[in-house]
Amino acid sequence: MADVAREAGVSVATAGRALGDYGRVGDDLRDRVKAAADRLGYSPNVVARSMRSGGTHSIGFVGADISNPFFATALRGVCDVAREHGYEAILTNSDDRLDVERAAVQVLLDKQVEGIVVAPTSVTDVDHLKRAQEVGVPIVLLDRSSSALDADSVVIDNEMAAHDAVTYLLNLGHRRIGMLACVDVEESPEVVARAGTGRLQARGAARPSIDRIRGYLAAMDDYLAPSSADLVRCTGLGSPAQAEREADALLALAQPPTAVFAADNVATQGVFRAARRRGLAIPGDLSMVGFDDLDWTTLVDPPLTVVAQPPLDMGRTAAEQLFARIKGEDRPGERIVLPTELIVRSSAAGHGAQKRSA
Amino acid sequence: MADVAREAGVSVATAGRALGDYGRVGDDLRDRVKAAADRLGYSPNVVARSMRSGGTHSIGFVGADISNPFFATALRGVCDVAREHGYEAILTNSDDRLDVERAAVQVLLDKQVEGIVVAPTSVTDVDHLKRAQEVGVPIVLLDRSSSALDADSVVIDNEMAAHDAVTYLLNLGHRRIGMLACVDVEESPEVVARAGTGRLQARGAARPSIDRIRGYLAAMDDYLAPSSADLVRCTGLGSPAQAEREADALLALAQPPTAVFAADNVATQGVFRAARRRGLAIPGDLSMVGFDDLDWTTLVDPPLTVVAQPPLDMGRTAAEQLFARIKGEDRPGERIVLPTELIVRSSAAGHGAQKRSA
DNA sequence: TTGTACGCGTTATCAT
DNA sequence: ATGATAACGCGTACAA
Repeated sequence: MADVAREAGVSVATAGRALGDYGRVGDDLRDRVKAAADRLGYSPNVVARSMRSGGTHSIGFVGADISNPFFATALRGVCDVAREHGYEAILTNSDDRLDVERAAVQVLLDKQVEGIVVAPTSVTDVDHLKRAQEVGVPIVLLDRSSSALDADSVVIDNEMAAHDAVTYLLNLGHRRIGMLACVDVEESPEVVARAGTGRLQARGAARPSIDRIRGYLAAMDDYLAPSSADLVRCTGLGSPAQAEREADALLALAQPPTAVFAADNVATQGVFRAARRRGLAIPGDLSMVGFDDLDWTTLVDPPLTVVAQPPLDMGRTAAEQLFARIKGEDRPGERIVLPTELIVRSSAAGHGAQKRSA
Repeated sequence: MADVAREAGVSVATAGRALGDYGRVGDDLRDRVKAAADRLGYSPNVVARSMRSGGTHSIGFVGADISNPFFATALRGVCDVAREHGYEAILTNSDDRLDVERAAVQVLLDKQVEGIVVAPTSVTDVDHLKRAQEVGVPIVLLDRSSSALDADSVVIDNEMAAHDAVTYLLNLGHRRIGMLACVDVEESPEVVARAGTGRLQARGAARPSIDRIRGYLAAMDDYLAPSSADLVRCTGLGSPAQAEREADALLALAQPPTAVFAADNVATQGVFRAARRRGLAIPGDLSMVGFDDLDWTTLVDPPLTVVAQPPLDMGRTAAEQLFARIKGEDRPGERIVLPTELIVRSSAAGHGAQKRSA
């Protein structure tokens, strides 16, 4: 850069201003400097610039697993928005493990990212995220929101989405409806009877899967459909094989469900596979509603009725919120709820003749 | 850091040595410094360190589209290996556009990544990659290799994979076999008759799709099966709808193929959809072999016979090669070809009674 | 082994 | 509007 200044016959300060687009520079000199820079094939040292100015033009993304289509698509949205702002994204996988997430956030802070989009493992244990905010790095939560953290979050209404899906099955006449969800093995939710009413409730830290269970239970209650803890099963994350086993156990019940709500895309796969292996016709022998509008749900026979969420938009929106903060906007954390849609296809059919409650 | 030094009662140099694990420091002092750092909640400024040492502990990844399962999975492998080495990955999408890729590489260089894994758009136009090498940033090619660039590459044997798949169909008795591939619209390959022999050949820059077409043509030649340009169709990248239309056109031929080889995962989807929409039973009316062992290929009816490539391993291997270079290993570029596997399931059946050539 | 002092390439501050 | 110079936070000769 000193070379450029010399070549252009100006001071390094002026050269810096001309190339960095800051301060005031005369138009004639600016051109001369830029020409000199071109001639010398000079490009600025971004690291030095970052050190001096504090801005790295990088943001962080931390998700459970990029190879999961939900995260992959959300990340795409984040990257697109980042690029529009002249930023790049640094990627980290947490595998849904809190310690890994903590370390990842620390690394991102060390690299001085200007903001982080995170799909948090825990919604209660958020000290590491708070620390980030304290050092001036804004956080946007994706897929989950936390009352323990004053940050923007971009989510769907999990409870309502599940409620709608299950209500759809109830309206079809189903009363014995199962549910399968994938959750962190460490903190599998309990489904227990509430004292007094005897109605079921789900206990556990707020997470999409828990909220979806709540939506399921609420819908069942609405219709006075008898539910039992047997009917809602959970399985570990990211293990399709285990999901299939758990789905199979559900279908093997003495009184098997006539319909199942699968609360995420791997559960959906598990239920579909288990039904097929048991020779159960869908929707003849078993109705089902799945989660996530992935390509394959319309490739199989029958095409699946699913709850669709908008992962690309969720990623984009999260990034947009983040950049608003990065640009200095300061307001209380906002919870942005993006719409879901129940896409009715052919995997659920009517059951019985308007069968009434128990 | 000056604070830490003061707190520990040592010089900044000693504090730096103790925290940075370089130089010689007395064990007692080292502990005292680390304690002081902990007490003050000090963490080193990575940016300043990068500026001084030149190492950013970052690598770049550039792929066409992260939301594509192939890239998403490969990226996962890259990230895993990177973390094992204490590095993070900066992500960029090229959308298979050369100009975007060029800009992305430039940004990565500006950010001083220590290496780049790239699934290049073009295999001939590689000046930007060469420039990276010249400034000391090693490049590893993923999914494609280039004779114009002396770099490691991690690929599969596209020609052989296609050859095997098509041979499998030929052995089943098929002779009229179609092929569908997704390629960059800008440089769609030509399938033309070679002067003299009249046999078909594919013309165009080396890319996986072209090599797969070559494999297809070679296999057809082996069996003296009559091929024609009509039978091999190409469609734009990343457009499932267009892939389906093109597949439909293939099946609508006056003399339709009895079997189709789909050369990538979106083509596979296209062929499957087109067959279903035309009411063609698989494999009864149409046999097919697809590409990429995605979950859904075993969810559909019938489960699909496919050519499987190992995207996770490809990503891991690419990153490992990259780190070997980063650590200083210097040798000519190596072309690593990972094995593919023809996974036989139920989408292809025998045709005719050992029907002979034309 | 420990301390001093300089340099990395910018941007920010101040004076002109 | 331009120029001289300090400062960012760390690594590393060199001296002690």
